[in-house]
Order: sequence, then structure tokens, then C-alpha cells
Amino acid sequence: METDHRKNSYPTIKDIAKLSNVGIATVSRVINNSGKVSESTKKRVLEVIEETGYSPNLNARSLSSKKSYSLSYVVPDMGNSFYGIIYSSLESTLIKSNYRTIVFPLINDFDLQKIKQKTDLIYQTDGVFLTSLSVSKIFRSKIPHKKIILIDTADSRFDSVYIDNYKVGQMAGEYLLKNSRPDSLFYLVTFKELENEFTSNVFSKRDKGFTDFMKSHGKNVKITYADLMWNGGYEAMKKSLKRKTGNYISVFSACDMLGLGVKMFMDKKGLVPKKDYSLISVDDLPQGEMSGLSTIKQPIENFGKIAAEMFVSYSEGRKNLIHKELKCKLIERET
Amino acid sequence: METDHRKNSYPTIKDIAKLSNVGIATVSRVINNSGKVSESTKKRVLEVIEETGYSPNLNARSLSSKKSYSLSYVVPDMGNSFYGIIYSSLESTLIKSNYRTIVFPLINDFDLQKIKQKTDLIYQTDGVFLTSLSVSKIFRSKIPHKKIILIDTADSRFDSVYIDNYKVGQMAGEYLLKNSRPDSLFYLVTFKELENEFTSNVFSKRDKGFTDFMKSHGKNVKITYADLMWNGGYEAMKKSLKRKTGNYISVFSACDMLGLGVKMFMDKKGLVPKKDYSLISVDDLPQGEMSGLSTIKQPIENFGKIAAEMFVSYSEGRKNLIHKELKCKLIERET
DNA sequence: CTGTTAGCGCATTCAT
DNA sequence: ATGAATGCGCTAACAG
Repeated sequence: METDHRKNSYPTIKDIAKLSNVGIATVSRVINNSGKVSESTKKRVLEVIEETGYSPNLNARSLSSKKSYSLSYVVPDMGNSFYGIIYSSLESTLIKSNYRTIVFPLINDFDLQKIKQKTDLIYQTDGVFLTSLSVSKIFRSKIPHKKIILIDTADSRFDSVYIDNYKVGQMAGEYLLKNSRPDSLFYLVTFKELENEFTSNVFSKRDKGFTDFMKSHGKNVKITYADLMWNGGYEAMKKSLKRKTGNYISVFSACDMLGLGVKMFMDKKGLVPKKDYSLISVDDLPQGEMSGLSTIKQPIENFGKIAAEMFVSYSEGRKNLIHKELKCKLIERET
Repeated sequence: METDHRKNSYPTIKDIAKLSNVGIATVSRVINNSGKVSESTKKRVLEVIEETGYSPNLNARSLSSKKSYSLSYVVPDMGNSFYGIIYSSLESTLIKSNYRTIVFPLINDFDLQKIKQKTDLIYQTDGVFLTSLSVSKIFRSKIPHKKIILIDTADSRFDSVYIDNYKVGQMAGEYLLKNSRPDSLFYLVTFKELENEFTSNVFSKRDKGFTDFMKSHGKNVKITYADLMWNGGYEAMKKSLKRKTGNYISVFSACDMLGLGVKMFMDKKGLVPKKDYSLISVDDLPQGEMSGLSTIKQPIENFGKIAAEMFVSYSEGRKNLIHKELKCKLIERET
């Protein structure tokens, strides 16, 4: 039997009801697996649904039930596997609860404009995961009735999973100091965060932790800002080392993506890890391991897993806020 | 004046109408900037909206108007700036039409499951941009009434913007042959695409174009498959060059991301471009330029721009299909 | 210019 | 177990 509606549009629940000689309530029950439906009618309805290719209209469903079963995952970058890993771990724990996670990159002015309008799609989802982004000034007085969960950022007003980035900078400092020589020169390769209402200051905290530590040990630090790309670190290091001094080189690059570039440059210059230089970065992306990059490992998968669990517990009734600081671990490899 | 509804939920259009002493139709007109509304009442309504923090329910709006004003952008990867660039160019031309583009990564089994259900959120948007992905077997007989536009893939059944990847492989072959020596050994570093219904075979086409070309010139090619990461190319090249032969090395890496890794390896080995080896890849990502990578430039921004224009013209009534092949350009740099 | 009304497709009482 | 009726919040005729 073919669909017999010439409206050139999808069949609705009403069509299905009519075709299977039941009420729409019954159809609703079978597609939602709720309430009691006899096996026989259920089977019949399911057949009709299959034949017609029916699928429920999500807008109508959300309007009626006041839930969208979708979640927003807001990220500041599309070219960094860091956010891909978190996305996957979010999904893998959210899939059970049948939520759909959609990604909203916040990488240019258009995005910024959009997200600031309260009519934005983001606010139609049941919850928002904000990653490496701050919400300080976005909502001002009126915080939307949405669950907001921060990943890789801390804010007392929202659930958040994060690490202590200041401490990360200190750890890097310790490592570099331990591996330094009397003639060591210290470098910081980092990313200059844009100054808008979304900056989470992840980098500037790492920077401060590092420079404070070095200063307290009487060491000077040369800071270079890099583009947040695979070889932004490469260019930055090239700039930093214009004149070769012969000194031992100790560098802290604020993330693996930058660190890889730095290492690329060192390799090119024929400098040997631990002999000519030390290098430590942050993240522990798969790419870093291959290059022998020493790094301060972030619990990336856990960011996603825990954030997802936070949402689940919230949707099950939790009222209090949760702030969870995750531990980082120094991983020493070649550099 | 404060909102006077204790329902702990958002005010609706009805609330606004009541508070401003107008009908809901009038409110609808002002928030949509449609129809005629006197300046005075418009002003009053706007004030109430501001006071109450009202914002329209998108589900209700979509249900009623049968348009969502949202578009899906489906990508196979979240760690590749290629897709970020396209996203930005999509947005920059779509912003005028007030569409919201949301990203759906298709990177794991959960995603695949989701997208195969016709109830998926994707099918609630007004259109779908599928990037570097094929739709051959997804929809079988029943193609959804959604506009589908392919980016970086060609399919006669859908609008598509793409390049001739077979030709790209040939171009790479020509370049390498031109720069080769009698003793040259030829390498191909590429990515082995998963065999599911989404593979667009971008890589296998480049591979074939290249190997066919080399074969027709009596050259042998050693193929190595790499992970699609920054330094997947690095590992692949390391594997390929286990025993050093002293021969001139000519390598085609199927994309810049891989090419960067290859170059990293060459640098590390102290091999000099054009003296010890030639290397060409595909894309022309910003990162490649910094590394002096010779490459076959894809018109990445144009992918997004043209795809977006395709959607706009479609939404304005276009009926025919458009298939647009973009030209690539060889960019010779150090390698 | 403005208000009334009829759906949009579905979930959900409330009867039966 | 099942159907009829109500409403979710909004847009789009239609009247005035």
C-alpha cells in the first residue's frame, strides 16, 4: 500500500491513525513506547508507519512536551581534536538517555552575534555545554532557564568541570627548572586570547602560573604569542630564537598543538631534546605522544564524561551545583 | 514592571499581547517585522518585550510556518581546519538570509546511528550540507524532502560543489615526475577511507589518479596508509623509509595535514627539499604555507560560498540541479 | 492598521 | 486498552 496523500508532504500522526484505524493517542503511545497498547494493534500501527515512512515532527513534539531532547555543545574552534574527543565522550554517555548533541562553533563574529540573541537555536535545546568559554557577561541579569554546564572553565554560578590552569603553569615551571642548566633561557609560547565576553582565560592562567613561578625563582621569561594552529608554535619559536645564543633552551608551550610546532622547529634546527633544550606542553593529544612531547596530561575524555553525567543527574532532579576540579598528570617523554 | 506569571516559565506571545493591550497578531507582526504596525503600538510592544525578556518559541514558530530557518552542516571530522573554513564561509553568506547553521559531526558509531534514523534533528532543518561525505546508500528509495547539498563530493542526484580528485592525483604525478631524478623512488601517503555508506572516496580518487598516472609512465609507487592527524604523515613516512636507500624521494601526500607530517619527518632526517626529495600535497591550509609545502590548492572558501548560494537560490525557487566543479591550482613552494 | 480565528503535529488528560 | 478532546506558542488568512 502506498501513501495516499498528495500533499507532497510528510504523513502526520493523524494519517497513521486513520490508516491503521486507531486514534492518534494510540499511535502516539506506540511511537513513544508509553502506556498500554495491545500487541496486535501495535503491530498494525508499526506496519503502517513502516509503509508510509512516517516519522514524528520534532517541533510539534517539543512544543507539546516542552522538551527538545537536544543539547548544545559550544566550542571555540573546529580545527582542534581536543574538542572532537570531548564531543565523542559526551555522546557516548548521553546516547543512553537518547539525547542528541549538536555542535555550535563560536569562531567568528557571526557566531557571536547569533549566540547573543536570545532567540538563538541554542536556547531551544535542553542544555548547553560551554567548552573553554566563559559566560561572565553574556547573560547579565537574565540567565536563561537552561541548564548550563561549563567544560574546561570554572564559574561558581554553573556546574563546571575544569582543571587548575594556574597550577598547570606552575607544574610546567617546576619541570623546566628541574631540567634546566645554569645558563638556561626560559621561553613561553602561548596563545593570546581575544578579549571578548567569551574568553575563559585558560591560557592566561597557565601563563600566569608559569611566569609567577619562574619569577619567584628569579628567572626571566621571554613570552611569544602564537596562532593557535598546528605550526603556530613553529613560527613563534622561530621568532623567539632569531639570534642563536648557544644557551640551553627551556620552553613551556601552553598546549600540545603549539608544542608540536615548537618541536618541529627544534628538530629542524638539529637541536636535541634534553641535551640542547627541554620542552613541556599541555594536553596529551594523541599527536603529542608520537612526537615524544613531554606534556601535562589533561583528562580530556573525562571532561566530556563528567559533564554528561552532570546533565543526566540534573535532568533526574538534582538541584545543587557541582564544581569538579580534575587532576592533571605530568608525562615525561623525550623532551 | 515585572513579569506577573508565576509559572516559572517563559512569557509567551499571549502574555506580551495582554501586557501591551494588543492582539497576538500584532505582537507577531512586530517580532517578525512583517505587515503594518503603527509606530506607537510597535514601540509599546517592544518595551514590553524588553521588560519581560520575552523571546519567541522556535518550535512553535517552525511548526506553524513549516520552516526552521536552520541548516545542517555535516562533517566527518572535528580536528581539521578544512571544515572550519568552510563553516565560516557558509555562515558569512548565509547570515544575510537569517539562517542558522548547526554542525553535526559524523565521526563515530553513535553519530552514524543517529543520522540514520529519520527522526534525527538533521531532518528537521531546512537543508543539509554534506561535506566530504557520500549519500549513496543512506536514503535508499526514500529521499527526504530536504534540500541536500554536497560539498567536496559529486553526486548527480544532488546539488554539488566539488573538484576532480582524480585529476588532482594526476597533477601531483606530473609535478613529481617533473622534479624527479632517474633514481627517484615514488611514494604515496594517503588515508584509507572507512568502507561505510558515507565514504565519499575523495582520497581513493586522488590515489587512483596518481597511481594510474605513474603506472602509465612506468613508475612504481609505494603506498602507505596514515592516520588522518597532524603527524599521521610523520609515522607513515617513517614506516616507508625504514631502510634508507640514498635514492631521491618523491612523495605525494593526499592532503596537507598528512603532508605536514611527512615534511616534519624529512626535516628531522635532515633531508633537503628539492635536493633530497620532492613533496606535494593537497589543500593549501594556512599551516602548509608556513612550512613551505608545495600543494594543490583547493578553493576551500569557495566550497562554502557556492554551496550557500546554491541553497539561497533554491529557497528562492530554483528547481534544477547544479553541479559545479571547481578548479584546483598547483602552488609550488619549497618542497 | 489591528484583532479574531483556525490550524501546525503531537502528547496528554479524561472518559469509556 | 483505546479514542476524543484540549492545549503547547506561533503564523497566516480573514474580517473589520
